[in-house]
Amino acid sequence: MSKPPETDNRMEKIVSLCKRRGIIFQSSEIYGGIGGFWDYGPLGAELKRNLRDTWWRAMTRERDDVVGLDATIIMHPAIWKASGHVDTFADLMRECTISNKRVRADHVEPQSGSIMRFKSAKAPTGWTLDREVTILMRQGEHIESFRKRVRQLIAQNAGAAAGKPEDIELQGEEKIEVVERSVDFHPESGGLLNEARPFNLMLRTYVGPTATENDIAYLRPETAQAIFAQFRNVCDSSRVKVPFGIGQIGKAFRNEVTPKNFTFRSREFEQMELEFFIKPDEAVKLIHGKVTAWSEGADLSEPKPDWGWEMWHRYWVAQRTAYYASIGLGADVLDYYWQSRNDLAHYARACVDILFKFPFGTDELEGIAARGSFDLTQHQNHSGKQLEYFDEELKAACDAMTPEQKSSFVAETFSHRTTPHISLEEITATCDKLFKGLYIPHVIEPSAGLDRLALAILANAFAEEEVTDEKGKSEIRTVLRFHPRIAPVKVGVFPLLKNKPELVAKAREVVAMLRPHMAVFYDETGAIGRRYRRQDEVGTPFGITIDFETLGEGDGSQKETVTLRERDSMEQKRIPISKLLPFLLEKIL
RNA sequence: GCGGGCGUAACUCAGUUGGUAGAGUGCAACCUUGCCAAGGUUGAUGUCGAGGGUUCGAAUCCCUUCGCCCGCUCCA
Repeated sequence: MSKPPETDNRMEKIVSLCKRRGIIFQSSEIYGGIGGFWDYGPLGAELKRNLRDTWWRAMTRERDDVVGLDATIIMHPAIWKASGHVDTFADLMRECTISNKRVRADHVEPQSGSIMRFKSAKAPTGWTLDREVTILMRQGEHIESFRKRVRQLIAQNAGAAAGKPEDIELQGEEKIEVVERSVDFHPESGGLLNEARPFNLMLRTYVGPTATENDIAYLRPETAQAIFAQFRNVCDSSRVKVPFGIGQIGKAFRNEVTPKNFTFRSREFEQMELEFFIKPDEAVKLIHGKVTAWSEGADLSEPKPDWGWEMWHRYWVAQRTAYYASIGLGADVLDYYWQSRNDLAHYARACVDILFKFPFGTDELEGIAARGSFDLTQHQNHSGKQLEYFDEELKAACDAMTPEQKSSFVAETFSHRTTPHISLEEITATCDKLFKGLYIPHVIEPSAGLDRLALAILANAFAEEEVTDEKGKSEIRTVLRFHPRIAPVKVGVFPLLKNKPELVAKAREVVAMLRPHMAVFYDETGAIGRRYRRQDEVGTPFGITIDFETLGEGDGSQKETVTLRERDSMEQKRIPISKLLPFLLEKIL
């Protein structure tokens, strides 16, 4: 998140358009809605389906090194223990009793100072605070500046009712005791923290009708873990060879504290995730004698056998960028955030966020993480099942090595270790596995949000432009400039007038011809200009109008031709009906 | 969860000191040999977010609740 929000109400207009034209509705609206859940209407469902298809095509069908998976939303709860979600998604949180700000219980910095208590507070506005306030006066903090700080803090949280901070009168000040390195006070406000309580971001449910504690299960907070859990089965059944990937699209659920920005942060959302498994760098080294590392300007167009994880990571960033370009999100609207060492989760080696410039700020569309072998290792340890991959090529390479070469490899691996506390024994064990052709693959994880993508596509497509007609009257044209490939409706077909049966019949013929190949919308009501604009508003890229020339009127030279109108330029041209299908198919595939 | 703002037709919004709803757009039907929200005629639509209270009477006042938007811990 960065960039100041735009001053115009672009986002509101998009939300309004989405509702009015059946793209996105609030879930359960007739019952007052439910926070963080959104439905896709007729056009939104088409849009989302198109997006989902482009991902699936680009990531699985058009590649020979990626296969698909479609796993359940509810899985064995142990999966979430192994993945770390039970622990990291169920942090103990404590709240400041004054500011209500939350902190993770294990993230409270110890502080020293005097515990102060105020019995109550009141303001000239008539506002009163009738409860005790306990707050830490930090070591070295001047009593007056401390009181000023307390007033400000109280005023901030009382809202407008309390008036100006300096007018607040603190009552019954009392010094309780002096404490050293206490973790009971909020790091910023200094206010007393309440009891720690669990804060679970995973949605729970019960499997089985008894619904006891033993039946607790979770709705998956990400689709990725199923891929790791089924890694063995995919390997055993699909004749895949590392490097290869498993892709999956599906729903995921998170009990977000603050759903916001329309569909951007929802509690139920859809992910498109790829886990791309690669050989550990050590295996690459053993096979090829070297590992190609990333350098500026490296050729990422075709994967090479001697690539190390860094190259693969960069490769996927490039692939995903090309994907976004193919559906209309170019370099001008995207941004990248390379996480620093400090941002990274302990198991991640690198992570890049691909960001989109939303009207409410630049925010994440996709994260591409290099996760090492963390996940598979975790599942191997927790499940007790072997998740190592047997690499024939590696085995053959190692069989050709002398014992001396092997021991010098171990020594070299140890001296170049990236994990500081790892022992020589552990390194030796791992290397012995490698010499037998065994390793746990490392993984590159491009993980994208489908709903976020849909929102980005909408925000990117939304345009209001001023058009001036021949009479010099100007007005606003609302248009969604979807790439034809992902537009919910590809073409609108219109008889110029609906009270002429010949025109209607011909238009119906054109619809029947196109319908098996694409989403077509037929409209005969109102004036032709209105029908064009209606389609502009939902992003239909082409409009076809059947007129009397189509039927052979006039000099007959335009028989069997129609007007083809292009959404963005609003230009019209005459095209034979027989050429419509090839023309349109070329644009939308 | 806390603070601030908001909730009236499909959408955008009016609605006076309490007297049971209005505009524009859109939508529907018909007319029109004509291509950029064209023109004409006709028409439909609201538990005033929900529940409760005060009152002879509530969109309007009070309480509760739900949702949305903006700020605090989130990373698809």
